[in-house]
Amino acid sequence: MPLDKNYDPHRIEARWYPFWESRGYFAPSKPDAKPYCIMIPPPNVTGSLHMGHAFQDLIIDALIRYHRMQGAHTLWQPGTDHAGIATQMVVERSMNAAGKTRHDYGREKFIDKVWQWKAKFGGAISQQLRRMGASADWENERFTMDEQLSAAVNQLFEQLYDEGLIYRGKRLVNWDPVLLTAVSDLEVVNEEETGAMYYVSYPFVDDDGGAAQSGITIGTTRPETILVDGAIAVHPDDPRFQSLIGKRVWVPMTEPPRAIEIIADSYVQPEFGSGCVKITAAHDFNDYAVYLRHRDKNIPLLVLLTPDAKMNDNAPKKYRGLDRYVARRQIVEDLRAQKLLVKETTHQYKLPRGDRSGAVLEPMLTDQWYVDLTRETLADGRRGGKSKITEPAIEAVKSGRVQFVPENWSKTYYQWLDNIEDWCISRQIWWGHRIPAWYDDAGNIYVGKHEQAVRAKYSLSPSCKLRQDEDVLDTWFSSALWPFSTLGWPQKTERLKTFYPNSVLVTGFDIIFFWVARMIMMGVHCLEEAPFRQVYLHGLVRDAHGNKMSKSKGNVLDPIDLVDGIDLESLVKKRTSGLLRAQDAASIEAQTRKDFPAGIASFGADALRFTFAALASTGRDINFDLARTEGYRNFCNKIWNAARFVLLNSEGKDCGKHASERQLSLADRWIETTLQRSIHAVNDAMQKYRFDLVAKEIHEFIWKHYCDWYVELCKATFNDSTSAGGAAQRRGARHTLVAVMETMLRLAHPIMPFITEEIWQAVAPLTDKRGATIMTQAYPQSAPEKINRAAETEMQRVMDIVLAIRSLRGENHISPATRVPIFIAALTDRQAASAEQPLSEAARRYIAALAKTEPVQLVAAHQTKPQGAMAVGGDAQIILPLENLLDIESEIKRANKEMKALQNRIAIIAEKLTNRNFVEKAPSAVVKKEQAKLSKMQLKQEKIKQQLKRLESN
RNA sequence: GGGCGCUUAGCUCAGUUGGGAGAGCAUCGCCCUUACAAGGCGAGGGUCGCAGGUUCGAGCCCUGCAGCGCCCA
Repeated sequence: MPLDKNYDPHRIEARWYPFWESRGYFAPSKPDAKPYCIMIPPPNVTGSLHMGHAFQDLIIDALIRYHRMQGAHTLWQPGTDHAGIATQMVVERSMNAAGKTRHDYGREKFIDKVWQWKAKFGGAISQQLRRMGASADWENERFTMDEQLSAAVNQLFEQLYDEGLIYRGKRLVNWDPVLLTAVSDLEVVNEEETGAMYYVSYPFVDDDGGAAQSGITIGTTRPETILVDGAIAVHPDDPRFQSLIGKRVWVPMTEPPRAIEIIADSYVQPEFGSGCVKITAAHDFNDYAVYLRHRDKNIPLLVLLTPDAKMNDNAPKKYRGLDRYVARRQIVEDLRAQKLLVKETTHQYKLPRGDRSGAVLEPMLTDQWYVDLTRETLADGRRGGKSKITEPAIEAVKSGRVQFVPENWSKTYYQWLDNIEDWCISRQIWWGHRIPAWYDDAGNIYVGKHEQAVRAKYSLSPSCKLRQDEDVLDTWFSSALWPFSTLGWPQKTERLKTFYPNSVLVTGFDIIFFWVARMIMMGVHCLEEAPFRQVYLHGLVRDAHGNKMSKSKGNVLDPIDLVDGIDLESLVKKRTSGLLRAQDAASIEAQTRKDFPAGIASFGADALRFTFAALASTGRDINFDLARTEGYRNFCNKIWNAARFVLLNSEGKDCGKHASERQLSLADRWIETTLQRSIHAVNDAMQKYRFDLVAKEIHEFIWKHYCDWYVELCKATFNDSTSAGGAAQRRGARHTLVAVMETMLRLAHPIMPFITEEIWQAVAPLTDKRGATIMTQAYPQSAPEKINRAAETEMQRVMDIVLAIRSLRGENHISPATRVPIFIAALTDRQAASAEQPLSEAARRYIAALAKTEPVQLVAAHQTKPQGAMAVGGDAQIILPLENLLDIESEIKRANKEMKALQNRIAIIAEKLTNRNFVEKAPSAVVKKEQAKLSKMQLKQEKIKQQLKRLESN
């Protein structure tokens, strides 16, 4: 089957993906072999594929394909996450467009709508993953809200509750006043913003209980919260305020006036602001901690805000009902009027915003459900979450049962777990796993898998009225079960037995805390074994200059656009539509037109995948440069054309079926050796998750060794009609050409599945390989016995000489079309005089072909050489006779330059070798190497010196 | 404040137990040589952030400093 003249990734991709999928190649298929399993980090069901997904899933797919080819029973478990808040928002937004809100539908109907939405649009990301070549087990795709996975969530909730490890409590949470729910720390973005620092004076309570003239000045960025201040804090060691500790001050604006105490707490930074801070325990995490540390002081814990961040009844009448920012302006004015505002400065500070709503979050005191992660023992004497969940999770990594790659990330993991707080798992939204807890009229809590089960479990009378908790669980709660809920847990399924623990988790370092740690906690707790053996943590994809890709920056790339290409107008439209701030559109458009004047070319999935692999080094930022994708698209084209060459020269021709029919040349032995070294390097890098090195090795082998050298050498063999045994050699060359091509396709397949399949289908029939697909062929393993050092050495000489001749040609501006005569001499008389030919017949043939010369003429070292340009390559002196063509002046210049460089290096080595310390202390092998180098360079220097003399005498 | 990381060619990055500084892209020159111009051949380009130290020898190990970045508080 001949290949098309042109490499067209789309045709190839469209052909092979359905072929693989329809034949079921993605499902685990070797039940007797060692299992290998990776869970996809489930993307949001609402989402579409972004660069981060594409990068991550390329790595997973490469690992999966690699292990599948190695014969493992391989499962890539795909699926999606219900993404509570995100999904609810998306669906609600579409309702808003029709002038409705979710409240117009009510909870039940709204949830129906979400399911409808999911059925319609939820598969997008899975389809996009297919475009990238993901070989996931789609037959068993899972969704966190599936019945079985939901049952797993309820099971775990009940189990933890019964163990006393889940409790309900009133504590501070990050509250989103727009979405009206608690949000996870993960969903908080702290961004530096410019605001104001207000310095406010609080008058002392004088001896009569009135307000003194003097006061204490505090700094605050949220003056409206003054109204519910509970204390003023200073640093216990701050000399300025020693005498004030324990005194009382009046809180401005309060009605009726309230006085609070000045307390000492080392949390206060003396040099920050005025050195005095107000403590508003119900609205600030630090302040809340101060409150807890000073329980004996009875600091008031007053709530100021309604859930939507308006002033509540704890505020004086005039402020009630005002939005927090309206109230802030009002209060600042009132303070100024009362001369209590000492000063106002601009101030840079970090504001916590909800990543979904963009709203400034408020720490809010609310009732929530928590997983206990901090108690050694519970009140009733049972073991608490610290000893039952947190510590075992730490131990799983400390003991090495879970290994982080790169290892350094374990520090981040420990650091977080060492300072962990209880996990708030309730959310005040509708879409998600509703908390399986019921209340009776007296407020008693009953937890079970469903109402029926609860009644039975607690022996409740049928007349007892129960209402279920309104909240749903944090999406991460169900995600924490992903490594086993997808396999059927809590049922003891065959799949669970086979694939738990998973082999490796591939994810970004940014969710070590939120996901990795929680999976380990829950896995260790529920199954008494960590959910995976290794965690490979990759960097985050950024733009070419290290900036985070974001819609508002307008630097987002869509992986599908890189695969398919996109014209400029569509790209501009895509980048400027749906912006949070419409005013960004103009600059984004300008930048886009500048960066992509012709839009984005279509590069194909293989080129994109190869780019990601090449970028996957150990760093934490992956700067995605489109120029590299273009380069790797060219690489695909190179492979394509090399395959065409191979087929052109072997299809329908005698490739020497039996070893006896073929004669392997120097080139054949050399490329086979080089291939072995590359196979070894690739396997090694794969084991270490160094996909950049995998890519580099494959790139170098195919382009440099195979295409630039070996294919060219084969041409010499094919074109040579003179040498003895030519037919057998041609059979040997065809055989090797095909065999090496077939092997390198398998080698590259995990990274570039499409092009390797397409070519393999054409090439494999020329070998003894049989099979329907490259996907299930054995991955190349290095065979050290195939390494031929003699061939390596000899080819190295050939290549050195060829390079030297080409360099001479280039510098003397000799047309590539001209065949030049060439003289080669051994560097030393001893070499020349030895029985061994300085260059074998094959070597000379290769040189002549690759350097485009006339037949190589060997000269003894002592013989007079013809006038011409001279170079030293490898261990040979090369003369290119140019006669009247020789530009003597520039040749002298060049020789002098080389002479100088040589002298410098000789000086360095000579100094080393005269250094007694070096000779005595360095390993003898190193010393010998240096000596050899020196003598070689001296020889070279000698030859150049002679050349210079000749040139100058002309 | 605590922790982690980065600084190597114009750009983006490799550099594996310390032993003559590399790749891709970009730049310059020559070439449409029947696999490939999405190509071939050749060339130029770096005091490896700075300062010390260890060592016969440091891009690599140690200390300090500077700049940048991330996480936690």
